[in-house]
Amino acid sequence: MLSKKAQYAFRALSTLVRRDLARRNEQNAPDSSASDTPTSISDMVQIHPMSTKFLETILLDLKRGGILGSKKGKGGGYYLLKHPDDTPLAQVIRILDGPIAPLPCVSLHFYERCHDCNEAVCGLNRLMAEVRDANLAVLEQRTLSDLAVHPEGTAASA
Amino acid sequence: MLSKKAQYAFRALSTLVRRDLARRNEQNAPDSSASDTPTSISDMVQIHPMSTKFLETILLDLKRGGILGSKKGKGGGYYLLKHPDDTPLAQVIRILDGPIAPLPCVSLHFYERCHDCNEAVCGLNRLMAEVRDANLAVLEQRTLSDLAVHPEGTAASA
DNA sequence: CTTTTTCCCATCGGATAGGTAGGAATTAAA
DNA sequence: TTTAATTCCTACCTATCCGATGGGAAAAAG
Repeated sequence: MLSKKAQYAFRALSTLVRRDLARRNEQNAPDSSASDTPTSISDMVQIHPMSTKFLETILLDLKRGGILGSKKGKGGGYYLLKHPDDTPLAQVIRILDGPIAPLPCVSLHFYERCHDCNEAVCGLNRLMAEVRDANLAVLEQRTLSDLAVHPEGTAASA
Repeated sequence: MLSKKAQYAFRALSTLVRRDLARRNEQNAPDSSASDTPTSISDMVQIHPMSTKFLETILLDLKRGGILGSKKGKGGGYYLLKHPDDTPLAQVIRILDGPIAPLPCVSLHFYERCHDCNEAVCGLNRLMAEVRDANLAVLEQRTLSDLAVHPEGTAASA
């Protein structure tokens, strides 16, 4: 199960993504690198109500994780560092919740040796690696852009 | 990540499965319903070293969950209630760790309404349902039998 | 009636999750 | 140059859960 941190992160990110895509659309600059108009925490909280202080720690994590940039002072806030298409959901989850794999010994980014079993012969290992791959097939493919897609009118309609 | 409980459960179950399949083989009764020769906790702990007391609680969970039967007293122990092919890994995980879905609002067996979002329009919902399905594609398909398969000599060789 | 087992209940220490408090540093604008 | 708005940093707090243990009661076999 995703932690509250990860859930709140996705909510806040969805706001940033919507604004980012809208701005790119207005400016006819679909491929520019980073948004230059940051969104403040208080703005995000108004759109998706949650604890301001808690969201603060989450956004800092996302910044340290290389997903967001920030600008201090009046008019400051957070912005996406890359095009929403280029940040897979897996990256967000790893930053806030750690490993995606069901066992440390099959984790790609948080591998830890399994001293209780012989990994080459361990049946559980093999099966959990399958589960990991099934997860990653979705989470590395789907990106922040997919967060903002509305179910009706599937593709770019306007 | 799987809890220790679930990990230990799979270890203990792998012992039961191996014995169960061997017995079925010996007796030429591949389809009989339940094993009648129980395996005691102390036996299991000798094969896969772990805390006896802790394993006790795990096996009780598996019993209450409908996977194991038990026999008290001298010569007693635990045994599989069904053919190993007929218990998917998902069932074991649900008993010990609860939901498989990444969010309560997309869980099949532990559904809880999501009061912070409109489920019909929530982008995260849709994506996490995809993740859930990817998981279940493995975990409902793979069964206890797969725990006992050795990597070399893939199929029934003897 | 003794031994071996499952079964049940209570507890416990440490870690983690979720959230809060207070203030320093930075920036824009009045 | 002051003020207001913001990120940033450190520390803390509380409740819950995880992993594990202890002490027996109940059943079954010999």
